Amino acid sequence: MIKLVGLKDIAQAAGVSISTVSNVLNGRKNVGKETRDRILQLCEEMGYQPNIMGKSLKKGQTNTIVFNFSDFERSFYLKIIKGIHDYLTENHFDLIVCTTNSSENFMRGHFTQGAIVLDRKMTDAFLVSTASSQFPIVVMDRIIENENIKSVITENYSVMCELTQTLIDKGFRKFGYIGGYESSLDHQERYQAFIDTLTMNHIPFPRTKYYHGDFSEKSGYRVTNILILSNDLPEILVCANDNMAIGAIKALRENKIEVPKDISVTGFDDSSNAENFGLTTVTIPRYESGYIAAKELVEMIRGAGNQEDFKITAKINWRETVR
Amino acid sequence: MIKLVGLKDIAQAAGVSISTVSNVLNGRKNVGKETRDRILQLCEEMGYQPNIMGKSLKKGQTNTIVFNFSDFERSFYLKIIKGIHDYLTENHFDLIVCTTNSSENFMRGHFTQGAIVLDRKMTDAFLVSTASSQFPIVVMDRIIENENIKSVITENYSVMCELTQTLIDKGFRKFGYIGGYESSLDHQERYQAFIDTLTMNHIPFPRTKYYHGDFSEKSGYRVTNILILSNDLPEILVCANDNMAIGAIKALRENKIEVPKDISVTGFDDSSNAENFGLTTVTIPRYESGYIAAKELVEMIRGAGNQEDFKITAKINWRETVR
DNA sequence: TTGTACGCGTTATCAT
DNA sequence: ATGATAACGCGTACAA
Repeated sequence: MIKLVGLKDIAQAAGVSISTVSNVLNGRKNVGKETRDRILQLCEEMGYQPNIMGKSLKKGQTNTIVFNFSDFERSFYLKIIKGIHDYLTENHFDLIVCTTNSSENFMRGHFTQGAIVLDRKMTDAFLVSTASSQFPIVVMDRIIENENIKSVITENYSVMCELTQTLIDKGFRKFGYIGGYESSLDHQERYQAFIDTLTMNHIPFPRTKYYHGDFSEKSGYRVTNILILSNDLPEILVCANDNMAIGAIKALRENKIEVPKDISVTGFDDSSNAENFGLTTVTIPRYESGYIAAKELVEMIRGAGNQEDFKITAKINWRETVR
Repeated sequence: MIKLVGLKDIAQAAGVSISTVSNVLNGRKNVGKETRDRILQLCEEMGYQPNIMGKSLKKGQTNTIVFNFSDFERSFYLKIIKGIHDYLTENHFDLIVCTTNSSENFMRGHFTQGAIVLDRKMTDAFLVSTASSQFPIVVMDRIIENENIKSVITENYSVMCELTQTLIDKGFRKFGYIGGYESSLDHQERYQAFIDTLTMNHIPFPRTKYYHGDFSEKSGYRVTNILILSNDLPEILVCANDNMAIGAIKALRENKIEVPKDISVTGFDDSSNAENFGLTTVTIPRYESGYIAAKELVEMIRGAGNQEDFKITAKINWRETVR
């Protein structure tokens, strides 16, 4: 077990006290030039590296925040991380990315000064008990009412209203809808917006045209095959996310039903595959979400945050699957 | 500035000494039952959280390693991270994921016990100067000769030989090839394997059938259009990665050339889009790479590592784009 | 069974 | 210009 070289070792080698070495390393002016040079030289030679824990322990702050996630299947997480990373870099904070197990350690251990939480596995109860004015938290895509927790959420509702309204304006009247998990906030908001807009326009939506999915491509494929058997194709099939829309398109193609000639399709998410299918969908600005989440968090850490949750505005991306 | 509650505060509230509290929290048997209960109760009430820095500083080890990356465009990074994460979780290590700037802090600050490095921006020189028996490093997809640095690399060569040989065995004779950046190690190894296998089988490969790409879908699309104009279609088009293969397929489809009826196509990577195109390609086990990298690193940290670099074997995934 | 004292690597205050 | 010393929060050997 080789000992790591610390201030003490440098001091000993240089024949000075620890404080002098510390002063040199922290750029204080109260050290003689030749002593300073000798010390710097020795640090180089001996490969001195400051111990981040000793430093943080003393200073009581680490300028580090943690981002917590756990779903490795969704590639847009990388965009969120990049957004967070870019803001933090500009503001001289370090970022550590963890999955839930480790995150809890780092959140509780006073090693980080705040957290951005995406993982649903981290319970509201834990977050409420962990957040404090000393340790603010930003949660993404969920809402927690707490003084020290701020939410950054995607505005599903208004963009889905806009999408539906525009489709109506284009002349569509016979709609079909594939929904996701009914427990999901995303599902609920999107579906509600869809229904509300139809209602406002006095367009009936028979419940038989609603199909249960689970956000997976397979489920979209499956229910679309059922829809096709009904022999009463809607003019347009609105899907609660891209995966299901792509599953739907595959099912339609296999049945020689052309998109958008025979039926139009829309998705939600703008996943990386959406473009390959020419899918009309809703772009959620993931990078920006991350950036904003980081910004809100840092402001809270600095004690300058306001109380309002942040809503991310999504944008419709018109492609070829809508006539 | 609210003070954080520490051992001291608990001790004071319980009317005992700090060490007694510490003993309780570390599960030692030398504390009276009623004292223990009272202390536990107070920790709960006062929301005590052990300070990870104080603890680590004392113990001299953190059981934390850092994974460094910086390219947010490639979604397979998530798979690598998951592989690393899973191994570490099984072995009671924490993982922090950082980009280059922050990583250097954590690597030097003695807060982590080792690093897995993917980012090319982190120079060989830095890595060599940072690695030690106290701080081993695993680098992915590059080779550094150093006692305390181990490489985990993808075996491009042999799998490309296998792919080419199988194609020859299937009866293909007229090959086309779309290469990537010529400076890239991936490109070089893949192309060399391709050429070597053809040569071994005495199959000529006229240089005119080689097309320059840059790994992007666009470049595949572009050069394939040129290839089509040549009016001398190969039987099979081997591409140095999936993106270019997909670009090629798009160009072929637009020209009413059917895959695989008129021409076969292969890619490399097994990107998420590959499946949608039914693309025959090479699967690089990203998850496993991460898992192995973590395993090698932990073994080095425990002083039980061997000296050899690890080569990841890729596997051919036959789909519909080859006749 | 409980408390005292020291050290981990730093920074900061106050003497010298 | 330089050094001694006290924290920061924790673990632990040893004394009481």
